[in-house]
Amino acid sequence: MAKGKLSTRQEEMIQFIGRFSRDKGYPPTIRQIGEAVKISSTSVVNYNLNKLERDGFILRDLKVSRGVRLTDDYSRKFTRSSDRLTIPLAGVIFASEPVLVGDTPQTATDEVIELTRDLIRDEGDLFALRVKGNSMIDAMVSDGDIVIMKKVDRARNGEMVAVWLTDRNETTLKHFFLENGRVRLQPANPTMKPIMIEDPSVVEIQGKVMLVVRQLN
Amino acid sequence: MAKGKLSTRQEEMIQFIGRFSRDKGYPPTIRQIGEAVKISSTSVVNYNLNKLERDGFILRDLKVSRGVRLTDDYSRKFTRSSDRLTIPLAGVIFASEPVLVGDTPQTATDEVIELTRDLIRDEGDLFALRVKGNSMIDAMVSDGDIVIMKKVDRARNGEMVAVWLTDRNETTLKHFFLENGRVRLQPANPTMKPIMIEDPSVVEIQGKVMLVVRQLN
DNA sequence: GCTTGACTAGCACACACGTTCGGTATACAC
DNA sequence: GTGTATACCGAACGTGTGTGCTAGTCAAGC
Repeated sequence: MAKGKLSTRQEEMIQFIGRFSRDKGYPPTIRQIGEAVKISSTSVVNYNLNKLERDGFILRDLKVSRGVRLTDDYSRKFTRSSDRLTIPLAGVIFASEPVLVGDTPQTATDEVIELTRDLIRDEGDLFALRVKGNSMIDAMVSDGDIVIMKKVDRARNGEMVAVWLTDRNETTLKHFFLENGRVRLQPANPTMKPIMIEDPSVVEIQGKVMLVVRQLN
Repeated sequence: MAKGKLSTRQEEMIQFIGRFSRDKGYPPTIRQIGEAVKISSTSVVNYNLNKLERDGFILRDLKVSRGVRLTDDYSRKFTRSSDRLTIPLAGVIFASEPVLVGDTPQTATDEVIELTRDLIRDEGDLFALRVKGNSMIDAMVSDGDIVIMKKVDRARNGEMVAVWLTDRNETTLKHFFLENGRVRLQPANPTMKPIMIEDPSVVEIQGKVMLVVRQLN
C-alpha cells in the first residue's frame, strides 16, 4: 500500500477529490481534476490517478464517469463537518512539561480522533492530547486517557483547564477559579484539596478541557 | 417542499440512489436508476427525477453525468452504518443499586449516544450509563461521566467491569482478577488498595466497561 | 364522444467523459 | 552512445450519459 511519497500534485488531487465530493455529492471528472490542479491533459490526470490507485489512496471504477473516490481512510477526513468532528492528536500531556500546542495544520497531522457532534458542540480550535503517566489522578484522569482541549488563553471560573505553573514547572488539570486576585485550582476529585496561588502570573493557561475519553482494552 | 405522497416507484428510486451512492461512492446514472426500478425509458426516469426534485427529495445538477444526490435529510439515512455507532443510554449507575440492564430494544430508547468506530471497535451488546454521585472516584470515574459497557456475565483477568457485590449491596467499577479461587478487585487509581474477596459467588458481573466519556461544561 | 393530465415507451442526438496513442523532456544506469 | 523509467502534453477516438421529441395508455371529467 501507501508508498509514502506523494508529489505536490498528487496531494492536491486527493484534496480536490475529497472537497469536491463532499461539497457536490458526487466525484469530479478527470477534466475537472485536471483543471483544479493545473494539468492541461486528461491523460496526465489519468496517469496520476492510476498511480494513486496503485498506492491505495483512491478507488476507481473504470469506464464509468466520475468513477473515482477516496479510500475509506482518506474520505473520512472530508466527511461533512456538520455531524462529525475530526480532531488532530497533537501530542501527549504529562506533568513535567508544558502542553505543546503545535501549529501543524490539521491535514498535516497523521493521527486524528473522530467524534460525533453529540459529544462536543463547541466550535473553535480543538486538539487532542494523550495523557502520559499517573500524575493527573487528582483530576480523575488516568494514564492513556485522551483529553480534547480547546485552545484558549483565558478561563472563566469553574472551567477545567490545563495550566502550566511556571514557578514549579508543572502541568496540571484543574478547575480554575479567580477569587479576589488569587487563583484557586480545584482538583476534580472532591476529596482533594485545592491549590491556592497568590500570584496569578505564574498560571499559564494552556487550554480548556472539553472532553475526556478513556478507552479500556 | 415535500408533497408527502410518493409513488412506489419514486420511493424505490430514492432508496436506490441512496444505497448506490453509499456503496459505490458516486451516484447512479439515469439508466442505472431505470434498470433498478424497472423503467425501460430514460425519459421516464428523468420525468420522475424532476418530480422528486420539485418535491425536495433530491438535488440535481443538470447536464452533468451522475449529477443527482439526495438532500441532506434523506442522505443521512444512508450513511455508512459501519463507521458510526448508536448506543442506548440505558440509565444511571451508582453505588447503592445494581446496574439495571434493561431489555428495552435499542429503538425504543429515547436517549442515545453516538460514537464513531474509532473509539470503540467491539461488536456486541453495548449500552451506556450515566454515573451518579462520587462513589466511583476510586475508579477514576466522576459524577456525570458516561460509561459505555458491554453486556457480559464473565470477565477475563484485567478487564474493568461493573460488579454487584451481593454481600454488601454495592455496585462498583474495578479491574477484575481471579486468582487461586479468590477475586481481586483492583481500583483504577493506583494509590488505592484492592478488595480481596474469598467467595467469588458474591461477585455478580454486570458488564464490561469499554469506554468512559466525560463532558466538561 | 372529446379533452386533459399523469404516466409510460422508444429512440435519436449532442455533448460529457474516460481511454489510447504518438510525442517531448529529463534523469539515471550500463 | 543505448536503454529504461518518470512525468508531462495534445489530439483523436469511442463510449457513457443526459436531453428532447414523438407517441401510446389509462382514468377523470365534461
